[in-house]
Amino acid sequence: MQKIELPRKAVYRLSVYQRCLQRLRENDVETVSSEALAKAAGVKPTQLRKDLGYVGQFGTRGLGYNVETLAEAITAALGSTRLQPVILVGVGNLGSALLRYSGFRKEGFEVIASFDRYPIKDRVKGTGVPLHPAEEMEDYIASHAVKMAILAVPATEAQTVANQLVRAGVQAILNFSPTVLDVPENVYVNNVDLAIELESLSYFIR
Amino acid sequence: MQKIELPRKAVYRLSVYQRCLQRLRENDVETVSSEALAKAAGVKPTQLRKDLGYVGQFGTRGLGYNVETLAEAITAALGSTRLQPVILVGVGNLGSALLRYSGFRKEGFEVIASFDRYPIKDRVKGTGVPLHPAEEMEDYIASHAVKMAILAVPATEAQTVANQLVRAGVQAILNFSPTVLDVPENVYVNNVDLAIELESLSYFIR
DNA sequence: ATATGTGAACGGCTTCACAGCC
DNA sequence: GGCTGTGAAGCCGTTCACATAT
Repeated sequence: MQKIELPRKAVYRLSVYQRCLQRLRENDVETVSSEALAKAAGVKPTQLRKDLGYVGQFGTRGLGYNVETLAEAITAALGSTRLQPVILVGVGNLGSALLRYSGFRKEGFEVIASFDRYPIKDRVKGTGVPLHPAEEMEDYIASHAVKMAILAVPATEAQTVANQLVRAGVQAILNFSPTVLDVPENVYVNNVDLAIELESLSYFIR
Repeated sequence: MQKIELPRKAVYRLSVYQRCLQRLRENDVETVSSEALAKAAGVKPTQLRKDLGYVGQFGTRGLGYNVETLAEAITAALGSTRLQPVILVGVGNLGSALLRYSGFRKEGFEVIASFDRYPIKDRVKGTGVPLHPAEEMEDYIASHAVKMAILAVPATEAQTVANQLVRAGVQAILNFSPTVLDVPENVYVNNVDLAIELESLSYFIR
């Protein structure tokens, strides 16, 4: 059931290809070459073909790829885990913005609930996402079989909350807290550290 | 003046070390071993030492590193570019949340202005950051010698705005728009694609 | 004894070159 | 002729092993 054969980076890029294909589809494009798609995705054509190679063969030589077919193939490869329910923990400034961010839904994710130690209903106003006190989190995760969580709590709380998430059964965490989380190795974490992104960029300006 | 010798990833990690050291300093820790610091930063001790090796020698064998000295050394290596002024373009949900996000300031960055095609003053209320109409952006960048920008506009606008930024003199862009930006190679871009982060994570849950 | 600094080995990802197919 | 598919080569970053310093 698990398919760890894909390198982490390839998985990431396949997601990007997926989105590019979506746009092509909206524009009723039927066929695309590795060169065109690669350019849209910001990678080299060979890279793209290698990545697709991990997953199977979908192209027609001399012609290119059928947009529809390829999109389906990638979806199949990445798993239809896309419709996973997600919870968000930490409804501060960032957290509440993330709730309003339409990108998640657009990519097939639904944030089904949010949690905060001090639940301020105003923060979720207009999002349609229910907000619960933190104490209810673990039960909720267990009873709703939630496997993914977005973590946007202060750095000082992050590890504690992560432990709760893991204990309750969460297997993947998108972590916005500026801390390195210590989790079991069967739990996957993607870190998005806004300040560090900016800081590391600043090095390159002359 | 430019120092491209450091691999991009090393720069990123050095920023992380920097922050860990800051915390140690706050707790009046004077000395730290590569093992301890590495653990805090979520890397292997050898990795840490390699990274520091890019920059110089600061440790005392058999003892470890002096927290104060090391912090200064890293700051020097990364450049005191940290106090760079930054502008934010696109004050939607995400953009306005980023303005409120304290993490940037904490790491030494100041967002000195924001821009939006339809400037709604409410969006920046309480942030102390001025909001200007998009037309004024290029002049502002040039006259204030802005080198860094945070881009949080819709995907459809991203490339256009990026072109304007580059033309006006911006050299580094932190891009939150779900698009691959096409920029000259002397312009550095860090992409933060929230939906893709989540999607690529979802692959790993069983 | 303990912990750093670093050349060498390793591994994985990217790119190349070209064979294969339409 | 054009474009995909893929083994081989190349490259970069990580890890190892150990020499070196206190």
